[in-house]
Order: sequence, then C-alpha cells, then structure tokens
Amino acid sequence: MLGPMSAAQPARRRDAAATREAILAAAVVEFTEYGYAGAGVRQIAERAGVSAMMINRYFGSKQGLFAEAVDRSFGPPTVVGTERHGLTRTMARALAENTAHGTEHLDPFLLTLRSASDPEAADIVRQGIEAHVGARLAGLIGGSEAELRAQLGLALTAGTWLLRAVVGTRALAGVDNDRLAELLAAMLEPVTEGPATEEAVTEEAARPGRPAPGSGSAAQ
Amino acid sequence: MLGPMSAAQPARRRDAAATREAILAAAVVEFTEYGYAGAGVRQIAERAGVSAMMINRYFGSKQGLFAEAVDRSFGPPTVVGTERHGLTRTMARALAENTAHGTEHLDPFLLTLRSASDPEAADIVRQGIEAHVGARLAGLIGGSEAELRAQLGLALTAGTWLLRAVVGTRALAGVDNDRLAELLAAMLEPVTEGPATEEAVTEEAARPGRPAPGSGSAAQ
DNA sequence: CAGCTATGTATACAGGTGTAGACTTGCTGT
DNA sequence: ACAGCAAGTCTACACCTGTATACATAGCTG
Repeated sequence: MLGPMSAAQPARRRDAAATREAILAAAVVEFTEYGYAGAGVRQIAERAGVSAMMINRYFGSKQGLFAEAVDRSFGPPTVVGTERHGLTRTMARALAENTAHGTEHLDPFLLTLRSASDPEAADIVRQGIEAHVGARLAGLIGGSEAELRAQLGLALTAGTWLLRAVVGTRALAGVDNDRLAELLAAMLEPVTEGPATEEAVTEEAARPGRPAPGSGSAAQ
Repeated sequence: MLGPMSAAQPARRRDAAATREAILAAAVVEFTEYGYAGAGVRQIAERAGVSAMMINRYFGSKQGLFAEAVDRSFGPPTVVGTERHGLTRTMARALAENTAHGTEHLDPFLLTLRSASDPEAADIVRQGIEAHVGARLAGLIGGSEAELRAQLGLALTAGTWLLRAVVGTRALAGVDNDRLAELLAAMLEPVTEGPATEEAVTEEAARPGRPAPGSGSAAQ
C-alpha cells in the first residue's frame, strides 16, 4: 500500500468519500516523509490524484488536514503492543526493527519528529501523542507515575527514530537489530517494569547484571 | 533570554571579523529556535544587524552558514561532562535541568531535532553529532560498543528534548526535575555503566576540534 | 587630501507557499 | 432528456524564500 504512486489508480469517478479518503491517505504519507512544513498541498494533492483545492474543500486548510492525518497516523496500535506481558521486550524489538535502514515503514513517530518544530503543528502533535500512544502505553504500565514513565519510554522511542532512521548516525544505523533490541530493552526496563527505582543508581556501580526479574526475558 | 539583544548593538564600525562573528552567533540562535528550514536569511541578518546578503558574502550560502553554526553549537562540551566518574548522574541531571520549561537554554540538541528533517541539513547534523558529542561521550563510556552505547544515550537525550521541551507533553513538562533525573539515570545506566570492560577507557578516543573539511572556511 | 578597496546596502528575480473566487464538468432525480 | 447541484479544476493573488547583480560608502594607504 501507499506505494510510490497511489495516484496511478484507474481514476475514481466522482465520489466525495473516496476522494476525501485518498487525500487523507496521501497526507499521512507526505507529512510523515517531509514534515508539516515540508509537505506542500500541491504535492499531497498530486499523490491523491486530485487538484490542490480539494484539500481546502474537504479539510478547510492545510492545518485541518494535518490534524486529521495525525489522528489517522496514531490510530492503530503502534510501537507498544496490547499486552502487558513482555511489554519491554516487545517494544524494544519493534523499535529496533522499525527503525532499521531501508525499512520505509511509515511511523507516527516519524511524522511527530519531523513536524514538531513547527509551532502550528506542535499542539496537534502533542494531543495526538498524549491521546493515543501515551494513553495506551500508560495503561499498560500502570502505577502512579504511569504517564510520566510512558512518556519517557516514548522519548527513547522518538530519539531512536531520530538518530537511527532520520539522522542516520553510523553506529546506530549499522548495529544488529538483536543487539540493539537488547540494549533498548535494558533502557526501557526501569520505566516499563519495576515501580520502585528510587536511589541506588549512583555508586551502585555493580555490573548491571540484573537481567529482567523472574527471568521473564523470553516474553514469547 | 535570546531576546532583542544582538541587533541593538550601538553599531559596529566596518569590521569584517566582527560582522562574520555576529552573523554566526545570530545563526546559532535562529537555527536553534526555528530549525534549518524555518530560519530565514533575512531574519538571521536582522538579528545580526546587517543586510541579508552578508550571509552569502561571508558564508557562501545558507547551507554554508548552517554548517558553521552546527559546528559552533556543538563546540563547547554539552550534555556530557568531562569526567568519567558519576557520568550517569551528571548527564541525567543536566538533561532534566536543561529541558525544563521556561529555560530557554540554547542547546545543540534543539538545533539537531529541529533541522534533522531537512535533507539538506541532515548530513551536516550527523557529522556534528558524531564528531563532537558522540565522540566525547563514547570516549567517556569506553569499551567495544562505546559508540553505539553513546548514541543510545544521545537518543534518549534527544527524545527527552523533543517530548519535554519542544512538544511539551504534560507529564514530562510537569514533573519535578529531581524525580526526572532519577528516572533518566536509571534508563541511562545500562548504556553508560555497561557490562563491558572498563579497561579501554584509558585511551583518549575522543578527538574534538577538527572542524570537518569542507564545512569550514567560506567566502574569501 | 586623493583614491582605491574592502565592506555593506538596495533592488530585482525566479520560484515556491497556502488559499480565495470563478469556472467547468459529471452524476442524478424527475 | 433536461435541469440542478455536487465534485472538481483553473487562474490569480499576496506573500515569502534564497541569491545574483548593481550600486554606495567607510576607512586605510599613497
């Protein structure tokens, strides 16, 4: 889906709903790839196989389209699965695989970090994150600090997307997915598992051998 | 901070070096605040108190100016301190404090994540990260996976900047700095205090100060 | 002081942006 | 079959972008 040219469809006869849908789908692709400011209405329209003005007709403005595109992008369960068990491992593995180079996986986090700079888009993005991924992940984590912990997990996720997939720093781009998943899981663990995590970080220089309590490492 | 300062200077008499410097300083501010695409040459020039064309005169183009601005921004030791001892704690605390709301601290990470989307700027940013912060942090961490671990630490750093300072998700924006620093330290620990051998630290792997060929120099 | 050059400004250009208004086209109900 | 109206396109506008060219001036050097 969303291949190189979704505009190649054999021409859709006048159908408002289908056109609206085509524009929205094209917008998700373009906004994800170029960010809010970088994606132009004419470009989006061309991908949808339609004139640029249809965006204003169906969505009021570029901003309106963006808001719906963000919602659409964050709609399906992303990054975080749906089960509490093995959450850490699942997140880490999915993150490692999705951010791998060459994998042109459209991800809401790509959309996020390419659009967050724009003041017009920042608020929309924030609502999208908090309402969808943030809430879902917080629900899985639970506890009093669920939201904070969830957003820290998302911070690592977003940062990994940024450095590995967008900027492409070499060590991250070239690492094996399995090894990366291990390290990511270790970083995620303090926020996804264990509700304690108070002091002890300082001179607890003891080798962090503590590998997942209860040996629940093999989540699946 | 970064308010209406630079342009208000009492007029600098014709001085090439000083003008160049003023432009560069203004560029760091503007690029950090608005990103590569968002910052306009006229705006930068106005902040520097000169005409827009001076950018082309002294830096060849907007891209050339950006390259030097990135180098300048990443120049001084950022985020990571200079000592191996207590690295985790230091990083976590600095990150928590710098990303606090209201603190308009100009940070290279802000510049990075606001400009990384732009394909013209991505490469320059990557070199800046790898050459400066990445190398420095990797040198402090040591071990065979030093670079990878360092970049994972930077990923968490960048992500925290993004979600807390740029997007402004509420749980992250509202948390107490001390508590945040604790959680960040716990997340950083697996990569900073890794199980790897600590012998390789002896060697100074970090070699900052090299301005990257092609990015330096400029008109005349 | 005269004059030359480095330093800086002003104008203009070609292209791009989002969007408003007038226009055309195709489907559908009677 | 023929209106009527929704669906879609075209043109234009006001503004903004980076930069090239032509021009003005300050300040050192003879």
